[in-house]
Amino acid sequence: MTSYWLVKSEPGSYSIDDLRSEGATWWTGVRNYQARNFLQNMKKGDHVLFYHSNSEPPGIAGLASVIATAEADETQFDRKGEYFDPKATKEKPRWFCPQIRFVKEFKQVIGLADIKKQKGLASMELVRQGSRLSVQPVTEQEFEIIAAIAKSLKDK
DNA sequence: GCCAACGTTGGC
DNA sequence: GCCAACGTTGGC
Repeated sequence: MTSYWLVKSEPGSYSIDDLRSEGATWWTGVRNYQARNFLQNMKKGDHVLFYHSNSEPPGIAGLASVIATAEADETQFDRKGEYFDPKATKEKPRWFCPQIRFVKEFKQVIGLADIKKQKGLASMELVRQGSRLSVQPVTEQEFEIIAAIAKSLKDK
């Protein structure tokens, strides 16, 4: 069964353009247990909505897909790094990351404001007030609505 | 195990 | 820059 997800990223630190030029990346740096559990549930072939947060406008910028299930996130072992976790060990890692690849960049970002206006998307985790979860499950129906909106977008 | 203080996320 | 919503931390 294919599952659907949404991951958030600040384009200033890692944007859909970065993913496009890299081709694929390990989704490192997530340090929230609920989000981690979702990352561990991602399977090869799952579809991923790529969301730009803290940007203008905030919204879904494109699509990615899962190409490898989660492995230990190496950034937790990097003493000098921003994501170092002193409680993590190689034997017992705390944090995991799947690998995702670039699929497509939408012609325009589908803004959060527009998503909120869509009836069929009212129950998305993203739309919940104060939702800070950086990795979220999405239903197939929600994914299809987003894909349909993306298809209807005109070139800039 | 409770809960107050504090830090972070992220839209606006 | 403001602030609501949460997650985390640490004293007790």
